Amino acid sequence: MLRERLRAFEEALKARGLKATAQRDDIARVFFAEGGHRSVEELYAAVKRVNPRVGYATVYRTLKLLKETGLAAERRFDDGQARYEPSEERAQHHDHIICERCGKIVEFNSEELEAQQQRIARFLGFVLSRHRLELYGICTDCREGRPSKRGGKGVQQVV
Amino acid sequence: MLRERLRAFEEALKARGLKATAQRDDIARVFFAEGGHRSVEELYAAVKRVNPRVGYATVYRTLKLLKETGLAAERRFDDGQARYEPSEERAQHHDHIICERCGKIVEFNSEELEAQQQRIARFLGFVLSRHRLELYGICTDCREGRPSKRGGKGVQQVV
DNA sequence: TTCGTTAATGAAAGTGACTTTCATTATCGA
DNA sequence: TCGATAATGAAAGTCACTTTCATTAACGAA
Repeated sequence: MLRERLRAFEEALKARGLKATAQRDDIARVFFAEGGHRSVEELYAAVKRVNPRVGYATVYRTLKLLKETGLAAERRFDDGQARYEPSEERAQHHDHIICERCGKIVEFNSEELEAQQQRIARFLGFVLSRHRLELYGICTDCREGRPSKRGGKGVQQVV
Repeated sequence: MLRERLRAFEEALKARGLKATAQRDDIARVFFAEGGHRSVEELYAAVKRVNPRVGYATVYRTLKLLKETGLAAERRFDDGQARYEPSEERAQHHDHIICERCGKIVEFNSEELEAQQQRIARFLGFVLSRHRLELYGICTDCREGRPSKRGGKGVQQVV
């Protein structure tokens, strides 16, 4: 899985006439291994632990590359910094609900919601190309004073 | 209307022990008169035309104040700068659809969509406090090569 | 293998959108 | 009219990136 993704990245680089470097490999490896919705800062720190010689700008540049090759999806929630998550070719589109207390991020997908958005856009004369939907609230764990584990359960399918 | 809003602002200031100043009045006046979804840059330019002595920081500070007193709503679309729109006490909640070509912003509200989001949040164990929804696409005018007027038709009620 | 061309890297400087600092000015209740 | 306190403008500071530039590394050709 990880190996497969790293190969996809290398191929994408070759296809663009770019070079495979140790830094790019280290960064991509960490990025795919970490998963989740990581900020550049978090990824930079994680990469440093593997290879302390990697520069800050290179992490930014590589993430941009991963995004352009479709291997990473960039998200911008309300905390003012970009977050990245690994995305596969035929990964399922999804939106996010975020706990305002503990920061937990849950992914969900709703066909119903998507259809509704399409209807609205059409009604207003738009051809929809993309959307951004984020729900903010408080999760059960926080409401009940439980220590909440940072979820990684994948995309929740909802009605 | 405008007069009424300016009074509301002055009262909000007084209630917080803040002072009424010419700058705040000028900025609020321009803000309410302009309407729409204006960036700070745009508002700053418009204020300058009325009163060239008003500083940049004061526009930011006053907008923040207007936001805190509930008289302005802050929006952050994908262009990386905050935009503000006047909001009344019992103004209708709404979302936005934005043309990626001409930048036109149309406001809409869908009970159905709101209800659906509530259902999803509840299903995932969240108590919803707010959401952010932006649809991006191309408007009819742009698709047909027509010069598109920057809409200001208010909130479109949709299913 | 060795070159040589061209891309990649790290450190540091630069950006853009704000936000804060600070010396000066204005407000407003007594 | 005062005086305490808040507000202002200019400029410096922040934060999250992005770009520059001198140096280093990759890789296709010889």
